[in-house]
Amino acid sequence: MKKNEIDQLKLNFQQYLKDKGLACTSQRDAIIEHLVKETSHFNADTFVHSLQKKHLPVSRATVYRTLQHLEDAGIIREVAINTSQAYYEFTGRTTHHEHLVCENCGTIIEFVDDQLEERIEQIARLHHLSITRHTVQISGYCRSCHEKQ
Amino acid sequence: MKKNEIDQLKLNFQQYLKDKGLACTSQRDAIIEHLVKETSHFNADTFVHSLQKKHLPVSRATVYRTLQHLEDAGIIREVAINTSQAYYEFTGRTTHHEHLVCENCGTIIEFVDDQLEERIEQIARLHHLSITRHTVQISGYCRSCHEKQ
DNA sequence: TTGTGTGCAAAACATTTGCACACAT
DNA sequence: ATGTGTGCAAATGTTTTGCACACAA
Repeated sequence: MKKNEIDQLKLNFQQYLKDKGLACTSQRDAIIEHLVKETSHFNADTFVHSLQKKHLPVSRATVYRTLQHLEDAGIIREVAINTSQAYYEFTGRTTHHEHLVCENCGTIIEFVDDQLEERIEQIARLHHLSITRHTVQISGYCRSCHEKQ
Repeated sequence: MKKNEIDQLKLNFQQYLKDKGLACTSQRDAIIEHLVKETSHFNADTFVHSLQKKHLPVSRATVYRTLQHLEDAGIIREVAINTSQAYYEFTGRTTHHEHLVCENCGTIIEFVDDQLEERIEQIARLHHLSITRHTVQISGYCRSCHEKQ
């Protein structure tokens, strides 16, 4: 991600905070700064750990609270990879996509498929649902895990 | 669901238990018996409550443990409707289907779409994933909730 | 009888919240 | 200065687990 894109993203979030009458704090800054350097998928726990590793002291509670704001702002979204923990992904980096998850090694492969997307919209229309979001997750064994068995 | 189908389902589960060297207890019997009379979607908590309402005394711990067995046996499956609680649905009743969920009233509409299913299988093949399962969830506002706003 | 299941209460997790103090506006 | 944010620890909600007793094989 280019520097000007990062800056743009930070501005977006700052604008969101301002619009909502929320403050722009050093912790929120550290979180959004850190976000773009993270892997594409993370949960609250891995996020807290990676912040601590970089000596950015942000409490767990603040991470949870800020993750909520980032989701509201549309900068991250929750994806149903794991049911016991909330998984997030950064949406700023790419266009909308879906996931293939290997049940053995946990690898996540992202994909984009126009035909699939279009069919989903058709289905929503057919059932008179005013669609706001959707998720597709395909689970199985990736090539190398499949060969090992 | 017809009586002989219910009996068949119970036999399936009993066979599964036997194969695994597990015991067939009155609690497990009560749970599977109750399952077919439940609404199509439920979670551990609603399940415990509805058992208690029918004066079937099964502890919460046993419900959790048995739900796990039922999932292993393929009689129920976990669906990612709600992230903070595990949601299950009974698979014996219908063929494979996906979900439309109203974000406002929580209504769940099930649908089957061959075109969508086929595309998902193609995508898995394309990425060399040996597919074991998949979920599609479309969220938005149902017709009546959309009109109210 | 021998092993597995059950219920209870406690533990384990993930997440949220109340409160006193700190900081952004 | 005023209101919002933060960190801490405690509370919450869901699910899992250790243990003593009960039941199925």
